[in-house]
This record gives sequence, C-alpha cells and structure tokens, in this order.
Amino acid sequence: MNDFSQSLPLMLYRALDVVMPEFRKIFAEHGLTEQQWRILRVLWEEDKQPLLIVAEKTLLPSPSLVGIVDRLERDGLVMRRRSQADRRVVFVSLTKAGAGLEEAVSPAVDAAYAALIKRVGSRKWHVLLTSLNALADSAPAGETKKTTKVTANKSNPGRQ
Amino acid sequence: MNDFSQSLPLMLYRALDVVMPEFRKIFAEHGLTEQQWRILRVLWEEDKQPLLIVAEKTLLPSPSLVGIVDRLERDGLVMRRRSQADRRVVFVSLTKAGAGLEEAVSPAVDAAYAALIKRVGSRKWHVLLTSLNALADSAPAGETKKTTKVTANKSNPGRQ
DNA sequence: CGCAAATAGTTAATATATACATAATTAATA
DNA sequence: TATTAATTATGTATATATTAACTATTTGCG
Repeated sequence: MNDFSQSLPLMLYRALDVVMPEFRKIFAEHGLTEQQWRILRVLWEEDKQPLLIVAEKTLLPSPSLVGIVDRLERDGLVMRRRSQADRRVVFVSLTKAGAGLEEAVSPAVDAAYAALIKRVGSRKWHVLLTSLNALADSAPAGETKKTTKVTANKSNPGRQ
Repeated sequence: MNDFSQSLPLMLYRALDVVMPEFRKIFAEHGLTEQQWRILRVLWEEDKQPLLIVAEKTLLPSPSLVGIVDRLERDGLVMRRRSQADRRVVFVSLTKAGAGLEEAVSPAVDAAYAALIKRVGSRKWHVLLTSLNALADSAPAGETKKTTKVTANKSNPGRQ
C-alpha cells in the first residue's frame, strides 16, 4: 500500500545500517563484537551487576546473554559469580583485563560518536533523539520487553 | 561517559523493540518470519525481481537472503529462475500460494501500522520519519549498505 | 581478441536473535 | 506448612547477521 521503503521499521533498520558499521569496525579492532562491547560498556559504568540487569541495560535478550557472557568469560574479560543472598542471581563482573580494555576502546568510540553528532548536526540530532524517546514512551501497556516477563498488568521495557 | 541508555544506537534498538513484536506476532500467525515477510512484501509490490534488488529493498544482506529465499522456496511461496539475458542474475518470483498470502496478511499488518501511527500521533510520527531520513542522508560517501559493494576508495559497508 | 576487474549469487564459520522449554530457587497464599 | 506462582538463569531448535572467500559470468579496455 504505502511506500515500504519509507516505513518506520525500514527507516530504523536503515538508520542502524548507517550508524553501526563504523562502531563495529572499532569494536572489531579490539576483538569485540557489538554485543560484547555493550556488556562491557555497562560494566565499565558499574561493575558487578546481575545478569538480568545487564540484559535490561544492554537490550540483549537473556538467552543471548548466556552465550555472549560465556564468550566474554572464555576470553578472560568478565567473570560470573552467584549471589549468596539470592542464589538464583548471577553477578557479572570485570576481570582486570576487561576493566583495562576501557581506555583502549572508549576514546575511539567516543570520537566516532562525536563525529556522528557533528555530521548530522546538533539540532537535527536532538530532534531525532527526542522523537525516538517519544516513540519508546508510546509503548502500549504490556507491550515491551523480551527480557522482562509480562504477567498481570504492567508495562515493560523493550529489547533489540 | 554519556548516558549509554540514551545513545542513538540504543534508542534505535529500543524503538525496534517497541514496534516490531506486534508485527512479528502477525507474521508468525501466518507462519512467516519478519525477513520472509519483507521479501514477500517487496514481491507483492512488484513480482519477479533480481535477488540483488530484493536485497536492497529489504535491507537484507545477500548471504542471509540465500537462506531466507531457500526456505520460502521450500515452503512453496516463491521460486527462483535464472535470467537468460545475464546468467549471473537470479530472479525471485511469487508462486500462486505466495501471491495469495498477501490478502491474508496485509490487512492485519496495515491495521497495526495505522494503529501505531495513531498511537504516536501524526505530528510526532512525521517528525520522526523526517529525522530518520536526515540521518540516513548523512551517510558519508561510500558508507552504506552491505548489499552494495564499495570498491574504489575504502571504508566498509554494513548492515542491519 | 584476450584478460584483468567487476558483478551476482553462493558457501562457510562464527555469533546472535527468536521462541520455547526447563531447572533451581524464592515469594505468595490457602 | 504444603502448594502454587513467579523469577532468574540456562538449554534447545531454527532463523539471521556478519565477514570473508569462492564460483560463474560479464564487462572494460589495451
């Protein structure tokens, strides 16, 4: 009916296609995938967090998180530790290597991000983020996350 | 450094999380995945197109397209046929079943899409799409798709 | 004409996504 | 307290994404 190429989903995918390759290139130069970086990014901000929280902050679905954290652990960047208070909870924390990676990766990522904002223009950038926030806030009750189970009423966040 | 959750990539992923589940649910009710639907959507608009064109219109990377079309073919919804003019080219076209699926799926999809626009608000919707277009247009030279090969200069493509 | 370079499609290897299902544990309630 | 429900993490099967490389054709040009 309408113009498929101008549909919201397609435009969102296209936006990611425009934005992400440059970042993924930086990640790859440090042996990281995008998802691995997201997890580290969250841990650099606050170390030792429950998997569920990490899933929410990174927008990564729990089942995916298992494998991604497995590989990060295999590469010696993070480690798991079960909570004593609530033995269902598993904390993820940085190893020394994982923590040290921040200053190696972040500068390039920050620079690329700043360059992107500059390229798009500060005004348009702000409008875009505001619009995306409005869309996210328009989520109907009970329509959101994959990492959060929907039970009674409520609403919930969302994931990638 | 900045607020990770408010970064553009995260906001784009979040937007997709908000928007797509409802559509995927509709697709699933008809035994389709999102990517399969995208291909059918393009073929419903214009039947019999080269794989490369379908890749561009759907934003699906060529390597992925191979498997997705394989499964669509297996399910009897599309068929491949090599071009006689240029034997490198493979046309994809709808079978009778694939063509017939349109009127079964499209109404629900269109309704959901209309509801989404209404939910967000026509004005905000327009601003959002305009912003996304601006972002897409900001792509630096040679920096775009994975389905489109970049030869001369360098940089590298990317995709969803 | 002859061949290097470009194109279209595909294959391969690894990492994720998606949707379900299950185990372990804790919270809630009759 | 005995059950039942809910939560957290993980396992499983299938579908895609990502990147690199490979095959078959075709094109550009000396």
